[in-house]
Amino acid sequence: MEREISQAVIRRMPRYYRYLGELLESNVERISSNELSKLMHVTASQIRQDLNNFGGFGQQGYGYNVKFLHDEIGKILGLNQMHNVILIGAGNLGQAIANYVNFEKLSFRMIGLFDVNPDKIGNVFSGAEVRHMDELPEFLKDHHVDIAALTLPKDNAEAVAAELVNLGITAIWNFAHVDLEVPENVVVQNVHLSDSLMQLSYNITQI
Amino acid sequence: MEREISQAVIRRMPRYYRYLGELLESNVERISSNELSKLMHVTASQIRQDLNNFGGFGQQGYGYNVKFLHDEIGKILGLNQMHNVILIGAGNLGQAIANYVNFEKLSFRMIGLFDVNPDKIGNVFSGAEVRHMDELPEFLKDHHVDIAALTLPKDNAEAVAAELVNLGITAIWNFAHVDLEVPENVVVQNVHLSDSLMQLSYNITQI
DNA sequence: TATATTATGTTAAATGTTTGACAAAATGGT
DNA sequence: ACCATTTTGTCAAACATTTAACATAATATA
Repeated sequence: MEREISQAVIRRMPRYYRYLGELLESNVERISSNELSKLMHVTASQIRQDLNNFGGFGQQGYGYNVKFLHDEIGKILGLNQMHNVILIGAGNLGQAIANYVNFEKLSFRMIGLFDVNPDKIGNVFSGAEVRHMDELPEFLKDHHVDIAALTLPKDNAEAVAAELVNLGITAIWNFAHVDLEVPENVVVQNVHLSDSLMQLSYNITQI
Repeated sequence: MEREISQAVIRRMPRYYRYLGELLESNVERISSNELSKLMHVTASQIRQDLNNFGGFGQQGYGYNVKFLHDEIGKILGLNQMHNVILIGAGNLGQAIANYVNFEKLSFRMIGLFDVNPDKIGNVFSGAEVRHMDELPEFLKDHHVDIAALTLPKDNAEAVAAELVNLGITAIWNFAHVDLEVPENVVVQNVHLSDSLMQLSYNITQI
């Protein structure tokens, strides 16, 4: 019986991955949950509990091998394979995200940018030419796309998402300020910047 | 004795605010927790529980008045007052966020953009001229700043954050891919895009 | 005006998450 | 080779969050 791992745990994995990456760059060979806990300001117990969801990566009396653990978490997060990303919406945010995705070394690659605004079509950002949305079906015949990032105004987001799903896209990185209604085989990861800003605003007033 | 409200609740408030805003625009006058729960795909119990953290906004047999509740949540989130925002880092992402902040109607206003890159200084984005970081102390004498957004590479983020804190900034919206170490009177809200993308990547592999 | 219905606020139960404790295993020093 | 130390993996307790249940109060209907 497969036990599903909670999103609370998953949310923490990228952070472990980041710290381990930094340790790796500093040529640290091994680390104990206790040392790591001090570095990350979390409890050692949580680290061990989290990692154990995926199996025993450490060794008693030794701790964790940094490179090994880094690799394993990378695999867990699917970073051992390339993800082709397209972007819908070539505005300010789209350009920034295009840049960002390509900059992230290794496992994500921006391979296409789409928009409906004639002024944008043909421009080149981060090495990709902006194409018209109408070209998307044809594009998808020739290219395997793992993730579509939605960086467009919220008014069009729901319709575009529906279209993407129709065309077989199963993972959406959503920057539009709406909650997309998609079939359950489609994964949506929201980045709601307003929500984040409002949470900050709330916390300001609490000090 | 003030009971602190959990961040789990706070994270949901902006979403309520958004849905209520949409209802308001659709001229819906009242709504029950049950109707709202269907709209938002959460339990009615959670909605009532969440709202009750801040006081009784509804009425038995009637439900909640949309406009009133929207306003109250706005106040809770601090949206009834203007927040002046500056941005550190006028790259791609900085420009996008500058645009974004100004676009958010009402309570946030981008009043200054800073960078160290000579090529960027003097450019105008979203109505604000990019100034050199050296001008920041002087700028802060003349302007009240509520929030500093960090849209710069991670290597400089920690140092810049320290400088901001020194200059009296107490709220940071952090887009850099590091965890900032700040005094406890300073609020940091992280937007770690890589983490979000990795979480998506994980969830893709789980389907 | 009386009664059935609706729907909140709140209590308690159920569920989920985090932390503490410790046996067992490996390491490292002598 | 032995023993003290380190440190994991895991169990159980503590804590937090979510959901269900329901008494109470207001509304709506007849």
